[in-house]
Amino acid sequence: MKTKGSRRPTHGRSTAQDVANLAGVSLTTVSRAFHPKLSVAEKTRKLVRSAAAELNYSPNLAARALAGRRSNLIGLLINNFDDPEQLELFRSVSSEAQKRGFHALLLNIDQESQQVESVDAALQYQVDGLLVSASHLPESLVQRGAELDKPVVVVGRRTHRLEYSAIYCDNVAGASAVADYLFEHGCKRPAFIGGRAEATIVQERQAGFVGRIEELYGYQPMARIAGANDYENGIKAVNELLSLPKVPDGIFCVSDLLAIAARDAILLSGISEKPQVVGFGGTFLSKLESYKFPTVQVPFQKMVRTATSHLIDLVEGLEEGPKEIAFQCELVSNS
Amino acid sequence: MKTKGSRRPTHGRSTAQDVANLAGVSLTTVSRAFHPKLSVAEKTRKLVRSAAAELNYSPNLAARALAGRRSNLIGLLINNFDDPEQLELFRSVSSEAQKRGFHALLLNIDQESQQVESVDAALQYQVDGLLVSASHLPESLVQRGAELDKPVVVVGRRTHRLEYSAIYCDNVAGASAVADYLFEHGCKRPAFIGGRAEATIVQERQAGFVGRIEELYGYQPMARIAGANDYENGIKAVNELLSLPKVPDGIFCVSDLLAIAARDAILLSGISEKPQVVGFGGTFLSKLESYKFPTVQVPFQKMVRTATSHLIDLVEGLEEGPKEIAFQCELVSNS
DNA sequence: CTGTTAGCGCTTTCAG
DNA sequence: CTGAAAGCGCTAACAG
Repeated sequence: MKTKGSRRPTHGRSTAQDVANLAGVSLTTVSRAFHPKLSVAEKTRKLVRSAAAELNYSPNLAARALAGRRSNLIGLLINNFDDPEQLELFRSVSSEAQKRGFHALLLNIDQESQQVESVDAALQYQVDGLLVSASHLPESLVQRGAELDKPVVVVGRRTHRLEYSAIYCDNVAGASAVADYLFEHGCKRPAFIGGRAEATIVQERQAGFVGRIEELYGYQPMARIAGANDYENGIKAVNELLSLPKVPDGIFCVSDLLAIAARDAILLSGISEKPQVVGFGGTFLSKLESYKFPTVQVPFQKMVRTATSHLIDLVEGLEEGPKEIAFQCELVSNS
Repeated sequence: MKTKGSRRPTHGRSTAQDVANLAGVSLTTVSRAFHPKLSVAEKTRKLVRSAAAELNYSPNLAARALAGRRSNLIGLLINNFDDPEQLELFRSVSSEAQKRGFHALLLNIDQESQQVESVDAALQYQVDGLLVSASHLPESLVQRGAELDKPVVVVGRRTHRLEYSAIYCDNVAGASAVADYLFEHGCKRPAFIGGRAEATIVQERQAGFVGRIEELYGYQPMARIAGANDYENGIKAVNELLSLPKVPDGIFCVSDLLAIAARDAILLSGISEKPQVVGFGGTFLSKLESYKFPTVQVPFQKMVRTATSHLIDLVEGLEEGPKEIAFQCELVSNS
């Protein structure tokens, strides 16, 4: 039995060649033994596996990515680090991916300037696909999109790029249900609060709400864009609303976080007839005893897991083209 | 001028060799032109850069990781996806890393079973270092620790492993300040609520609080461990506290999230003399108008950025051994 | 400052 | 079912 290349491993880690030598098989066989799908005699596989265990061997994924055509890496493009619901995304993406032998590369595209760089980095790391959770699809991504033959899945909202899959919840229907709710609960002067104007989610929820309000009331609701989906900006936006000549008596907030802000702004204003507040998301914020407001429950975890899983299906060729999946979301009163 | 290896790129992406051919230089020179630290005539660099731009070339990081000894990847080991403050970690780690040309690989170690696998995966991907934000250091990591010659930085709490760096805030001092605060504010029967017993953070904060309470009162405070750092468990734990024969009149909660839960449990109990509640973290939760409780402000972002930056320094050899940095945290009243 | 020559550790045809 | 050989795209000594 030839024992070629028995040089000591450079980095202290043992290589497939070492395993091959110990097991008395070829390098090729070792490689095969580590790929469940390739056919190797069960006996050989065990032999190799135990030799590998003995040497404490584990494959070098950089080498695999270089030689093969897969890295088992997905790029996770994120630009919203303000909303607590995003935590669920990190948890679910990583857990779902790991379950299937993939790992997520965290790509922060908060700043406009990081966007191109981030997509580039992802590609340089040879990611197999991209999962996008960004309030609005960055131009840079769209441009690069064409060059990629890598699958792209957008989670949380629709996309107008046909090449991308989109997994989202029915924002329009959810928002429209809020209009009905307010109408039925005696609201006379409905209003809307959004976070960022560019965010597709905001646009969709606003459209759904405004559309239904018009049908029910015959006119458009007051509306305010906070500029960001955070507490401070929410307070400001609601204050503006409250200082209007006709103070609204029902406010639909595009997120639970803004709803919290709305409630606090109302509290602070000392206004006597407190407007109703409705949120969107169904996060723990909407369930806090001291707030407890109606909200549209989004099946966030299910959405994210589905998106991740779908992306991996695409990568593995288990599924074909891009795809759209819309989840239902329903209004819960939390009372 | 020789034009070797002018085969068309396999994956549609152009390679350094293509760039070399177009620029009329050697492959090595291209490689150099892409490493700021290596010396190349400025003129040559420009030449190469423009050839690269023309071919839309960008380096294959898998190949670089294989050939060189660096991947510019750091493994981010996380097991706490419940506390909103973790969002800041994701934002800061990714942003700080990207600023320095690194990227984070997201490793979920929520489940005991994922821990070994995650550390392995990180090593397989040839990460240059590990950033750990886990409430308690997993056994599996500790075991693997020895095999790594990779730097490990633990963020948020101390570690007893001398090989690891630790960047944290002074939990003991912070918690001790809470004891003083309660004492000075007329609290007669102090109590403590923790999340998970295994969490080092909980242990440190409990120790700091209990120690100082003993000094001030001559006895230990009541204490309850919720089992998890979340709202539901917090409510339960506080309910237990409230049903004790001697109802506490001051509760120190190990996190802002638990403090919120405490406040709501108190509200729900309808108890007349509401105990004071103090949190820890200084997150937006402690600043909400409807809650607004005193808390220990942790410089979370600074901590995380420092940790990331320090890890990269270690990787790049800009700094030497492991290191400990403790940040001060101070009690803020939020009133 | 730049080119030549060897690989890094793995996957992959293609034979056997 | 298994082995031999040829790279994947890049970096790293070593010369020149």
